[in-house]
Amino acid sequence: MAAAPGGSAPPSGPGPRLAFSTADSGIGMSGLNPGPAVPMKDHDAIKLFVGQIPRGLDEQDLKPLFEEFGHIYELTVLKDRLTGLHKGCAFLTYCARDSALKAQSALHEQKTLPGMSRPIQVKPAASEGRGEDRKLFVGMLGKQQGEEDVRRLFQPFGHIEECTVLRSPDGTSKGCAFVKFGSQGEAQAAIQGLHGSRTMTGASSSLVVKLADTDRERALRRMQQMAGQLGAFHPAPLPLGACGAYTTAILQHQAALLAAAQGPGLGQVAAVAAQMQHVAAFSLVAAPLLPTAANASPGGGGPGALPGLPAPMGVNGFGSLTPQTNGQPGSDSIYNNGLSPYPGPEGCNLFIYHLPQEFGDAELIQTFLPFGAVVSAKVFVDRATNQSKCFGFVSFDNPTSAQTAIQAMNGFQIGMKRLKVQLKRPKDANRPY
DNA sequence: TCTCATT
Repeated sequence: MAAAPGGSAPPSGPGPRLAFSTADSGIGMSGLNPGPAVPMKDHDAIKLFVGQIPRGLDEQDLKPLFEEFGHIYELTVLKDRLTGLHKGCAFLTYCARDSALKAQSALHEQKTLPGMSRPIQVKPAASEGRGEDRKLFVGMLGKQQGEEDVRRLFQPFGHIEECTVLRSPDGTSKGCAFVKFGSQGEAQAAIQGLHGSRTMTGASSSLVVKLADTDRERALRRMQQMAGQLGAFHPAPLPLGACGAYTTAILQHQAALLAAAQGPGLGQVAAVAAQMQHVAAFSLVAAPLLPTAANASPGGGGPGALPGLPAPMGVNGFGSLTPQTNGQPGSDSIYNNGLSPYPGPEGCNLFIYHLPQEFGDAELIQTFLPFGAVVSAKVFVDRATNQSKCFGFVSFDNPTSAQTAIQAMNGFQIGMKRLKVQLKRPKDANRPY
């Protein structure tokens, strides 16, 4: 750790920072009223990601645990957009940066919340400055090697921030691990030094050391798995297309019932269903439960809403969820979702046919986001009825993403239908057939 | 042989 040569000033933070700037706030500045009604956070505060939270715990339950380290500016449990289901993780911002650091070192991997099989995760959120280029995937480990063995192996290459051996629920190693270094250089050095360098006892081939998948790659892989599994299965018995908005729960329930009733052959479906939260898309929203535009009462909270459940969010096309476009004189025949209505460059635009009836812009975006930057997504809607025409388009900012999306999603089976995903033809393309 | 989730 050399002192910075050349005597250059620090790039930011010129000297000690004043705790407050009351410049033009109009708030009393005499210090007589030190307890602000609205909590303020330091400008260098860190947003933390908190993982391995029991699904039963909400913000109020979690607050005491975290308050121990400082004043909380914001704490949000992540919930599924469509179903409102607890995702088992949260974002946490303290007013002070220091509190976040303290919480991280005191809690991260240090304790396990009730009912969880793995320790709590407390670390800067992905949005706080990336760093996936420092994380390595290590394959072809021996089954008997634990975290300590892996650490010993990688220690010579730098500071190890995280080291996790992947295990089955029963605790046996899956023969692979993640190792996160303090810097990209260290990670690269470890790849150079270790990949293929030896064969661990009990492994079938030489050690694998490479950069771990990015989140995007992971999402893509899952999507492909899902497509493959759903495509291979003909779900005649599933009343797809006629269930409720609370997809995940319902789908899981049905899949579980089916699996139980019909034996192990359908077990996969349950696994697939369990992964479908982020593609809630295929959300099989209940036609009968949703009002048609004609009889919807705007602002009424949704006549079709299920009693006792929160109103579904992001379900578009019906009821009051896209009120600003419903029947507005100026509205187009497609939803105004804030994205550019104009297609991207040639080769970047996809047409998607055979969408579920209740599938809207939001679901479309969500479904195709894993393949790249979506610059535009529209479901076409019948002006008169406000009903989806069951086709739409998605535009990416580059042709590769578009091709990837076609590969992964064309033929994706939903209910009795399969999605048709193809490049938008330059002209003459608006015909479903 | 890619966790476990990232508004």
